[in-house]
Amino acid sequence: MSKETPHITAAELKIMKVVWQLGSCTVRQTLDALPKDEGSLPAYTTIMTMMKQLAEKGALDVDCDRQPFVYTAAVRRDQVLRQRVSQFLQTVFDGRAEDLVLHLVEESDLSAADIRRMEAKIRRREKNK
Amino acid sequence: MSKETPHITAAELKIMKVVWQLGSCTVRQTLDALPKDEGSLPAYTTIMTMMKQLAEKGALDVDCDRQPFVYTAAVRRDQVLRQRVSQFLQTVFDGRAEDLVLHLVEESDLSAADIRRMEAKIRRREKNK
DNA sequence: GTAGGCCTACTATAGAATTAGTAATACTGA
DNA sequence: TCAGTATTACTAATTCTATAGTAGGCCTAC
Repeated sequence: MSKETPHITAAELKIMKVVWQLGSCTVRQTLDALPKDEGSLPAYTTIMTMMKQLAEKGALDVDCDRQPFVYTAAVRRDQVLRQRVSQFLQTVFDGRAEDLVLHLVEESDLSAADIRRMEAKIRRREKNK
Repeated sequence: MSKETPHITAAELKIMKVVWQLGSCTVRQTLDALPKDEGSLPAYTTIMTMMKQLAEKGALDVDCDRQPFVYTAAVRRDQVLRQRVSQFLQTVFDGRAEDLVLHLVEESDLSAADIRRMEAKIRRREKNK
């Protein structure tokens, strides 16, 4: 029975990204490392609340013996990404990954050259198997 | 000044999909056409509320002269998809479409063959330009 | 040892999203 | 015309999300 990946919201994901990057960190460190787009950063207590919630739902581990508390990721990055991608794929493209990629190409998020480059990368990886 | 695509939530998107597919429809028709995953369908009045909200925010047009009201899409499918994809891309992959595709391949949502097939499709399309 | 500052726990709030009940109205068939 | 059904408008409850204030504890520098 594999443990379920808890549901991570968009705001929570921002925090998880920092934790994954830093390995382990305090609330203060997380706040400092948070990318400040549009200038507006959340308050210290906001981050704290969210990190506590993430810990409650099992996405973060907390070491309460240290002061201040030290948080580490309890779920792997690729697991969370997979969950979010597959959910998105389901709601928007009815699960068809090809449709998503075609959309990316059509909307010029990806060029034909990008695709070619990726294909090469994949072939290389398969060879190494 | 192009009109902004209104923000469409996940539940609303399910409805929009039906409307795009049927072209124009009543609440009853929408409910009937809604895919019933996990057996639980929302109530008639729930659909009605959401379609009214979609009309209010400009995603649907309503013909109130007919009884029952007939709804048609007021925003294009690809516009809405683009908005949702780009938002998703931003929050999960920091806007990097390549990372998303690589993820899809790594998680076996896409095979190398899929990529090749897509590349061919793109090349064909480019030739037709 | 105490004043100031950092940190945590607890609590609150505002807004969005989802769902649906109820009352009133319109339509249809007998 | 009248009963029954379908539809709409209005309203509401609930849950989730995001944000943050406040009180109190503990450490540190003087």
